[in-house]
Amino acid sequence: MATEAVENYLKAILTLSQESDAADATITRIAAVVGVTPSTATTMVKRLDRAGLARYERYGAVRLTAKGRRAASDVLRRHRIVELFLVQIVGLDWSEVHAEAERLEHAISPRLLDRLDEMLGRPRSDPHGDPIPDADGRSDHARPGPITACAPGAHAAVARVLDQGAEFLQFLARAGLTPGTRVAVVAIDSIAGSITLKPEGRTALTLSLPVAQRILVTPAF
Amino acid sequence: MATEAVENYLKAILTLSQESDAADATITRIAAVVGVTPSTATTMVKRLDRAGLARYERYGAVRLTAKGRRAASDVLRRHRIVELFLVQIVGLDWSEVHAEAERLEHAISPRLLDRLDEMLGRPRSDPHGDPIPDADGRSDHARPGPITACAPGAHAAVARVLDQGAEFLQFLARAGLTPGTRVAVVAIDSIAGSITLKPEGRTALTLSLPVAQRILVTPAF
DNA sequence: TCTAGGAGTTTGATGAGTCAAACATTCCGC
DNA sequence: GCGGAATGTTTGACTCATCAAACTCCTAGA
Ligand SMILES: [Mn+2]
Ligand SMILES: [Mn+2]
Ligand SMILES: [Mn+2]
Ligand SMILES: [Mn+2]
Repeated sequence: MATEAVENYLKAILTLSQESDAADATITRIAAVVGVTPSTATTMVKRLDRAGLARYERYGAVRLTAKGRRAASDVLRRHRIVELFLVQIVGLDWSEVHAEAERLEHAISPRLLDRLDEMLGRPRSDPHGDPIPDADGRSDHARPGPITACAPGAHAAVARVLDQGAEFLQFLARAGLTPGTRVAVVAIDSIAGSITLKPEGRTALTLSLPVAQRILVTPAF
Repeated sequence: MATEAVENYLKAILTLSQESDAADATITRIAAVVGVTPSTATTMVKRLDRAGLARYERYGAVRLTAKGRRAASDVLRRHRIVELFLVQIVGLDWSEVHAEAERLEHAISPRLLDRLDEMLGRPRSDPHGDPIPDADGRSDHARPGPITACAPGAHAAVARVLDQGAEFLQFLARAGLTPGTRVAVVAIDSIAGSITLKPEGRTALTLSLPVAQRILVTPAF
């Protein structure tokens, strides 16, 4: 089994390379996600290479091997199932489960994971709308787009939120912008850099475009 | 926060010194419980001393300080609440939760722990009958005794099982010897070194005395 | 094309955690 | 009370994970 640190790096590399839009998994970015200095990340990435989990060449982007991708996928699966379990069964708030899952993801056995998965009815996404890779490491490919790409007047359903920050999540919940909610795009003001949204059954609110970009939606009718 | 290793040592020292009957927490015993060599345990116990968590003198028994006892108590509380949660809510078998809790006990936040404790109704003992220290670190003092100390013909209730081994626990469950069950002591043969028990509603069975000693009971009527 | 500053690397250090092997002490059984 | 077995300690070595500081490389803009 990989150490806790190795699992965290793998997860960081996977999310950087496949979740962020075309952003390479560079040393500095990996370091930022994991929360270490770039020199530390360089050292660790070399270890991942030696272990056959990643490919690394000096000054180049880091890529996972099939083995590394598989291992990273497993960590992501554990993380997200744990998050959903904590919200659904234990009753924690969606703003606090990320930090909790960050540690628990390393301590869950396959047996326990499967039990949680079963209790939750084999879910496909976590409380933030992040897709849960299946037990074979395959992940959903349907990618929702940022609400800022919607035309004014359009309706959409919140699919996913790309920011795990507790305050942001609490703000969204108060505004009614949680995954599954229908929302109308009232107006987009590119000069002011703002977007006005009206979640179904709630009062309208205005967000800055960079912030709103972290809210992904699927078109609705 | 203490590291995972430190927490494991603290827990080992606490259980050795207060759970086992008058058995000192010696280096070799600590090493055996934690699963390391005695030389490693020596090194670590010195660190615990430096950190103010234990008192250590060469060739002497290791004792926890108040601070160390408190920290160890917290680990034990987490361990046992997690075990009960896994049996009661998640539905795992009492023979598999110990290994699981051994890792999870280091990854549970105070917030999550309290939530689990609340879901379980503030329990006082875990699936094996081990007492759960309260949030202030205090632990039950009522100590049940080994069933081997009962007089032949006596009735008792299983209170606690001192062996976390999966096979032993599965055996006990099949025999009907789980905490809370009433059991009659049919006979004790000190020559053969065996004891015959009849759990309520089950068929009688014979155990060796050393094995039976790990089953603690409270007298019943 | 040159170059400044950002990105990445190397080096040297540290602490945690571990082991094996050699050594020291303690404690029992005779 | 002695000597060997059990127990505990020290030493030297190793991996993992991390940082700061000094260095190197790369590239985008002047
Ligand atoms: Mn993590
Ligand atoms: Mn999530
Ligand atoms: Mn543990
Ligand atoms: Mn237990």
